[in-house]
Amino acid sequence: MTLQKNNLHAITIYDVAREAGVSDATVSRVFNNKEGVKEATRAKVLNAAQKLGYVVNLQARSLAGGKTNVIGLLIPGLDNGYVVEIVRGVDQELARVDYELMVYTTHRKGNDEASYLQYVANGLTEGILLVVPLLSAEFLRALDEIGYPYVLIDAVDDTGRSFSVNVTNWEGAYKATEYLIQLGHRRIGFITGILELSSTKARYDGYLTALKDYDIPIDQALIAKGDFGKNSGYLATQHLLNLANRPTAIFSSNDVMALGAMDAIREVGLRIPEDISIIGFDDVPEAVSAYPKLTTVHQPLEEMGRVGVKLLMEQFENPDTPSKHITLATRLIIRDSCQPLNRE
Amino acid sequence: MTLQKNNLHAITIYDVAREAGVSDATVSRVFNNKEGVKEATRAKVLNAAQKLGYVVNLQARSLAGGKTNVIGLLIPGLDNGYVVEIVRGVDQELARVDYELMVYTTHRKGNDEASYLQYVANGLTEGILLVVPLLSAEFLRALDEIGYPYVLIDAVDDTGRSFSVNVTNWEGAYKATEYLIQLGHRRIGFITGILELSSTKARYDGYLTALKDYDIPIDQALIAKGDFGKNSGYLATQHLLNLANRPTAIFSSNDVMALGAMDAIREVGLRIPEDISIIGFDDVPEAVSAYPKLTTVHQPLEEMGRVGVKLLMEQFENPDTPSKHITLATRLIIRDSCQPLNRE
DNA sequence: ATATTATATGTAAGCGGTTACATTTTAAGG
DNA sequence: CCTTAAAATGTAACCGCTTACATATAATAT
Repeated sequence: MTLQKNNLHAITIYDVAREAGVSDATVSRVFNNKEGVKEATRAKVLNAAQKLGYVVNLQARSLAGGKTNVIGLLIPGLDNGYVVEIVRGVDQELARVDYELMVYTTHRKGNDEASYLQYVANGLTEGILLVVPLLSAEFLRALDEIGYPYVLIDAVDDTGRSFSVNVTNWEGAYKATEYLIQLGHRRIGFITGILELSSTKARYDGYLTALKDYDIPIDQALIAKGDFGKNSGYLATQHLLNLANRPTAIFSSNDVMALGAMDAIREVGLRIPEDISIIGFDDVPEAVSAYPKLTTVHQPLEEMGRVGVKLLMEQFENPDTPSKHITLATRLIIRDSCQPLNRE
Repeated sequence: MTLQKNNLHAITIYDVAREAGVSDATVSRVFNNKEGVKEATRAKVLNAAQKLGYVVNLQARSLAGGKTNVIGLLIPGLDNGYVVEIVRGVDQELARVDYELMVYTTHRKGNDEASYLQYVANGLTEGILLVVPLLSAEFLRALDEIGYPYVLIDAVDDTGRSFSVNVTNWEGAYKATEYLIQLGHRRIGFITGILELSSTKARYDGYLTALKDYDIPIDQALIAKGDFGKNSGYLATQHLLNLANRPTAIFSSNDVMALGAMDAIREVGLRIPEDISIIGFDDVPEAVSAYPKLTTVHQPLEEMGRVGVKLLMEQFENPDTPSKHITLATRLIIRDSCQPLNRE
């Protein structure tokens, strides 16, 4: 392992070219697996490169129009187990295709769309994965216009022109609610997520539909607003618990809020699931560390990440691929936080 | 928000220069805040750039020897709440100094050092944050040699030449053990981490010293091996629980294993903390979601990330800064998983 | 053996910046 | 008003690579 002192990238294709006794263009050809290079030459170059410890300079390659093997990932932040899971999947898949990852967090630059553009425009990344729930249509349109490859993860495009991955939110919520109903619950509290998000709406709708399907009247009092944050789950649950006729089960739009809910429940001396059942959505790692282990709707978060990368790669391979929308199935994971209603 | 169709970066400094009626060099000066540009000219350039929507091309800048405002972060993976916390801190600080983040996970390329070097050598990043516990001395030496800025986060350098951040592992472990002792426990089980790591050793040592200081004989049987993974905590605890004379308290070298331990404990029908107390190390977010909430030794993970970035920036500002080692304090966080020994 | 064609390699012009150095402009001094 | 130094701006080379085009070499046909 050697490098030139104080001169990081001393070995360039020129060095390799000299060492191998060929031109720089040939070296470039070899490293880009272009055809039309004699096998013997290729070997010579490879040897020389190996010997010198040559490593391609991505900047230069990128500038010159080559590919960088870097993709961007725009996320709100790492504050969220949810995002982390997706990133993990992205990383896994990236390892397979040998791409590097540039991470941009939106909370940094604020929500100024122009700054997103900067990411794109700076030319390093070949495409971008968007895990940002609320993305302006205008931004996407700009991306479309310039033909820049991107994939929406767990976010909808109204345009229908985008590549995207998401999950069966509606079905998941329906099943969760149904499960509770089948356990005998009829007063089922619901903690919403951020209502602007379509995934949130779908979950809400799934809940409502399940109730209707089972002829359970919808009680607006049982529906509390949340914002996906732990504290909002806590607060919403306090509210629900204070109801004259409090729910016997609560369906939280995500796990994090469910965790907050559990705190609130225990705080008033109620037991889970004996006194009140609770079910979440997402299946973040914390769901298992919680006690009792949280019953929840599993979102294949990692897989969403993996699929996102795959969709991006498809676009790289063939820029004309028609846009594609992939929906992954959610499934109910029964753990310990729900039990049949015990009617006294 | 506009971009040239199919031509991402159509606006270059040349465009701006033309628009502003100056030379490209002047535009460059303006964007690099170099002095010696008349205020009026600067304004003209800025205006033109604004109007055209100019965004600097990092590749080009990097190639030409300018700064990229990108730093690298080498981590084992995101599988670990621990790493995520650090990354969060990194991200926060990066937002302040307006740098971007390139994430490399080691599990991708395997542990081949040459490939790390590739990251470095590709010239994109100005420096690198290393959150990799086991890094070869040779790699660090190579970095030193070329004068490439780096910071070790939670990893020691034997050389003493590196910038690094870590925490008072020994003291934290000592305090945790002492706390248990003061609660009346004398049979305190210990689950080790990966013994090769110095932080692990320090924690182990802190545990042993505390026992000695309080004249508690060390019982090798109470010391179980772990690897920081949840399952190893589970297994180690099963082992501990099967002892003829089982411990009344367990100190786990990290929270994740403590979570596994809790599972094992509950599985045999024991209650926490009534029957057995458990204390962790790290204070990952899951520690609070656990039930009972896990008493643990807090590591200022986020701050480690922030400090790491700061140390890197110091090096950027002054390449001759002598290396600096920062140790952050751990502190005991008392929650609900420990209680005084009840002697029957 | 020579003309023709395919294959392999070299040459040179960028890509979009930065920066040393040259040149022009402006301000200060006599 | 002219000289001289300082400040502002321009010119051009270079960063390391890709690629279109030119050229040399090898292969095939005649």
